[in-house]
Amino acid sequence: MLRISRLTDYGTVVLAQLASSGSGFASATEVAAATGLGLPTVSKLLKNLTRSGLVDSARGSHGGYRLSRDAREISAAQVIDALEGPVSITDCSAHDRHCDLEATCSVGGTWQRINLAIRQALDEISLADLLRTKSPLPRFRFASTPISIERKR
Amino acid sequence: MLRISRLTDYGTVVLAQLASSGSGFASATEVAAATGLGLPTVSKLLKNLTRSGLVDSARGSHGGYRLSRDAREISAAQVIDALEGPVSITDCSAHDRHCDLEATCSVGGTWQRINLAIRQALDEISLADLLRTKSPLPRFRFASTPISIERKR
DNA sequence: GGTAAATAGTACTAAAATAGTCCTCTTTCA
DNA sequence: TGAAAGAGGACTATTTTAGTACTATTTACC
Repeated sequence: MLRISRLTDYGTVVLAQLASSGSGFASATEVAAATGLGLPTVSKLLKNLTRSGLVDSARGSHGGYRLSRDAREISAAQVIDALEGPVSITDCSAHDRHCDLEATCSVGGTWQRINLAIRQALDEISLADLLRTKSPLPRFRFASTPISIERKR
Repeated sequence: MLRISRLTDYGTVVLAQLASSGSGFASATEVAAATGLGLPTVSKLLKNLTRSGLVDSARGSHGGYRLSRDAREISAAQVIDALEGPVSITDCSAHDRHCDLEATCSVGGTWQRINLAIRQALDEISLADLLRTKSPLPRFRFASTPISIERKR
């Protein structure tokens, strides 16, 4: 549940690779080799990320891709938005869609708020954070209970 | 992205209905009528919820379903777990599964931590909270912002 | 004891989302 | 002008999700 798609996950791997490969342009082929992902997949991801503005591209023989801004300026939420479209935890909270149950539905509003909260939390996590497995992450907090993201390993 | 399935969403609607219909048993037919959902769907949901222990059932001619415990004791995370299985935001963080990229993957650990944090946050939200659409809800806030919980009803 | 009203369990089908691949076009550099 | 690279789109297979149907079992009540 509450899963991001595999492609989005791969997307973060690709972005992480770009982040760690300096400020020059890296070709899709290079990124694929470095990450172990298939070239067609990497290529597709980079195209989408470019279109979303997270990545800059250069065509031509020495072209390639690089982050459009510092890794600290790219949030997890932005990555997800770029690769999966706008966030919404339930179907009926997406777009302006009205569901048939609106009149009797007692829980929709709350899901929307939960959604917003998760989204905001993901906005606080940068690509740089995703890379730093060891450093402390921002904490989520619900109600009065602080929730810390536990270190693993 | 980060979506719960429509059935899970419906599941909360069904549970909310049970919560608001007192302590007696309500039949699937009654719940379907009250929520506007289809009977086969409601029936399937209630069966799953019973199997997961969130709902108690009674067979026979005056049978039906009711919450197995107070609505405040049922969390959103439990509902999601019951209807969609264990939470994991990425594929590779599910079960003990090892993905091919493990060696080169730089972001997996962090996703797992994010996942855990979201899960814990959802654990703090009760079915009773889901129902309180109009009154101020516990706010899902981030980091340092103060929180107010207002209970109504 | 029979009958009606319920749930339990399982299996199946249809539809939708996802993943992955391939092909052709355009741009740029040497 | 040729090679290397991205851009864009189309297509297919797979998997997940949703919804439905059918049969068996249990219980209350007459």
